[in-house]
Formats: sequence, structure tokens, C-alpha cells
Amino acid sequence: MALEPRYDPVMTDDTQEPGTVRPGGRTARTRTAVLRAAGDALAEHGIDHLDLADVARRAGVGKTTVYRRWGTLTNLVADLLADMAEQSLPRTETGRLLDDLLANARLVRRTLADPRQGALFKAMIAAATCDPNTADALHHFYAVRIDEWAPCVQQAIDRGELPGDTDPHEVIRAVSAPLYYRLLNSGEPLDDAAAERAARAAAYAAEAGAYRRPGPGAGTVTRIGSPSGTAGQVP
Amino acid sequence: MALEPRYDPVMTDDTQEPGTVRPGGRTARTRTAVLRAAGDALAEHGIDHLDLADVARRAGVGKTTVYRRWGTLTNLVADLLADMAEQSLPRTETGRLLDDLLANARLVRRTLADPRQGALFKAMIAAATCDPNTADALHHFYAVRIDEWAPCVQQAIDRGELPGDTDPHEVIRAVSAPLYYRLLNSGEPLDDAAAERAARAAAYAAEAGAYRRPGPGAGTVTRIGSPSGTAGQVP
DNA sequence: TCGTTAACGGTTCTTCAGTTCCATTACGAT
DNA sequence: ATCGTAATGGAACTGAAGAACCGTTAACGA
Repeated sequence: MALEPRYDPVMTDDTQEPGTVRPGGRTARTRTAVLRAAGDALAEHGIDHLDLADVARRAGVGKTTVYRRWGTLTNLVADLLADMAEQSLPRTETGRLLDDLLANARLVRRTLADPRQGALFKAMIAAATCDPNTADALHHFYAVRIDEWAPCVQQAIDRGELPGDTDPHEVIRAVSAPLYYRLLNSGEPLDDAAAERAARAAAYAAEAGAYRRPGPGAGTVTRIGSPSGTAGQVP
Repeated sequence: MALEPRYDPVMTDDTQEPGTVRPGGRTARTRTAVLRAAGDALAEHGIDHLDLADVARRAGVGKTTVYRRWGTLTNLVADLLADMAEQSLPRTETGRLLDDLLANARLVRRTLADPRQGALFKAMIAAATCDPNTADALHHFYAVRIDEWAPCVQQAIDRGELPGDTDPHEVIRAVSAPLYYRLLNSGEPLDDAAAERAARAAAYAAEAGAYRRPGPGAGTVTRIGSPSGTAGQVP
């Protein structure tokens, strides 16, 4: 249903997304209110039995607006994730790898163990399994978070505590992974002991060279020597 | 569920679940067909945009039957998980901890990297975030799977490769966790290198005592000494 | 083999998530 | 300040998920 081509000074691209031409003032307020409401609603009910009308009501916004700007629930979650990725929390810095990893593990644990935040993360992860765009948003969110913490591993490498070709991101991910496994898969309690174990395990494994990047000539199982200690004897 | 206490010929307990009184023949066939169809449908579409009518059609079964016996999608997933928990796959046994963990990691990796199985697990985990019963079913499923593999860690303990108070289940969970983290959170590829790293990291960390059960007098950070090697120097 | 009735399946009905329509508001360029 | 229109919000509409109804089929005890 294209408009007649003649005398079309603007080449009206009617695929223009709402909220992009006048992003200030009311539009921005609406987005803030809706994202906040979406977070609350997601935390209370899961990803299903949750209609956008309820989100609109909480946000004090017409449901038409929500449907027009986000369309689907997964799009809304994707936008929420993009928003959360921008809000970075400051990272502690102790100068000791294990302490840094412990701080990270405890931060993650506290977040996931919190009723609201934990439920919210569950819901966002569930939403990401339903839609590629939302999955990308989730992956980006974690990429940003991991990036923020990777430097403390790099510093440990620089101090000579870890092998030089250790992948810092992989170490940080290794701290979070067991905690998310408890949250989503096994259902074991997310207590402080779990956080401590996650941090210790990552530190020990990194120390032993488990997170070294595969070398250029790493065809088969490259035998790696731990730079300090003999943990590499496990095999 | 006792039979009627004489002279109440019916005492019709209408909370009787369908499929419990005549569980054989057609009823069992229906359940098998529906669970299979549910798995297929879940793998293709996610947990949302998936109606039970589609499942019924695939199973060659009236949609009324699906609604009557399972009611909600999450109930169906819970039943699917209970069914899957009973089908145990045989575990390899090599006699070396790292090889056993590698076998486990590669099995998990292959499962999650497989398009159908990976999507199915994603969907089931997502469903578990929406409903407590489904969550219980998922936790039970993993408890069974972890139980199956824990003995190989116990054997390593018996051989003296690991500290005596190592928690075998925790070690096995540690192998899976990074792979699920990739599947659900970070989106990094589930390649064989990831499986190998997961197995090595778990083995090294276990070796270093990261998965020792908290002792009776473990108030604060109990300093643990690695039984073989000096990986404990990380702190 | 037979009878009872649990369980199934087709049809119809109801409800509500999501869409469309249009009047109103207020952003932002001039 | 003024104007054009992007963006919003209420109301009416629609299609499909899921419940209700009831006749049919077959499990299982005798």
C-alpha cells in the first residue's frame, strides 16, 4: 500500500518504529514506566500468564501503546535487557583474584537469591529461549557484565598468578555458571556456601590452566603444565 | 485413596485424575503419543506460541483428551520430564576421573548442541520457571541424572585422587553448569572445546578441594590443603 | 464372553488476548 | 508562541485458546 511516488519529498518510510522520531519527553517517560512495570510483572508472574494489558495498567499507560511499541512480550523483554545492560554496577577491586571472584560470586548469588531479581532473571532467560532477538539481547547483557569483571582476572594474569594465555572472560563465566545451574536446573539452595564454592572452583581451575586459550597448534589434548602447583596431574 | 467405607456405593471422589483407574492399553498409548508429540512440538516452537491443540493433532488424539488429562502446558512438560527421568542412558566407565568427566561433558554437550534436544531442554527449563510443579519435575530429572554419574567421582575418591569429603554430586553438576550457561545465558558455541574445558575445570577444582563438604566446624573460610599438588596456593 | 464405565473425540460455546479505529495530547521544529 | 504530526489512550472488534457437553469406544473385572 505504497503512497503514490510522485512528489514524495520525504520518501516516507512507513516502517518507522514508533518512539524513534520523538524520543524525548512523554515517549521516554512511557518507556521508563513500561520497562519498570514489565520488570515487576515478570518477577511476580512468570513469562506466561502475563499479559501486556497488565503491564500497561501497572505503568499507567494505555495497552494500545504497549502493543504498538513492543508488540510482543519477548520484544519487551529484549528492550528491558538492553536497558539493564546499560546500567552497570560498580565492581569491587581487592587486588587478590580469589577475593575478587568471591565478591563477584556473592554479588551474583545475592541477585539470584533475591525473590524479585531471581524471578526476573528466570523470566528473562525463559523469554530468551522463545525468540532469537531476545536471546541476542540476553547474550549482550551477559557479555557486558562479564566484560566488567574480566579485568580482575587480567590483573591476576599480569601478577603472574595465572597462565598468560588464560581467557579472563571464561573464568568469570565459570563463577556464575554453577549459580545459574542451581537457579534453573537443580534447584539447590543459593546459599553463601554455593557462592564460595563457585569462586574457589573457578580460581583453582584457572590456576591449574583449565581456562587457557587453545594454542595455535592445539590439535589434540595439549598437555598443559600448571605454572604454580601440580594440579595438572589430574589426568 | 481408600475404597469407600461401606454403604456409600459411590462416594464419587471426582478429584480422580483421568488415566489413573484404567492406565493400560489405550490410556498408555495416548500418553506415549502425546508426550512424544509434546517433545517434538516443544523442540520446534518454544514454550510460547505452542497450543495444546497442535500437540493433540501431532499425537493423533483429540484435543479434549490433552486438555482433560494435562490441562496446562506446564503440567504436560512436568509429565514429560517425569517420563524422561525414568529413561536412563547407560554411563561409561573408564577408571580415570578426567576421562569419566570428559565422557559426561561430551554427552551433555552433544545433547545440548543437538538442534532438537537443545531446543527441547531450553523449552523445558523455560517451562520450569513458570510453574512450581514443573520446576520440581525438572529438579528431580537432574537429580536422577546427577545420581547416575556421581559414582565415578566416588571411585576417584576411593582411589585417593580426590579429598575424602568431596561431594560427588557437586563435581558432576560442575561439569554441566558451564555448558548450560552457554546454552541459556551467554550463547557462546557449544563446541567440543567447551566440553573439554568444563570437564578439566571440574577435575582440577575437585582435585584442589573446591567441592569438599563443609566440615562440622566450618564457621569461616576453612583453609583447605590440596591432597596432591599445590593448587591450593591460589589464595 | 459380557457388562460396566473410564477414557476418548467431535462439536459447540465462552472468554479474553491482541488488533483496529479514531479522537486527543503534547513533542519539537520553526 | 504556533503549528504539524508523532505518539498516546479509550472503545469497539475479532480470532483463537480452552472449557463444556455428550455420544462413542474400549479397558478390565466378572
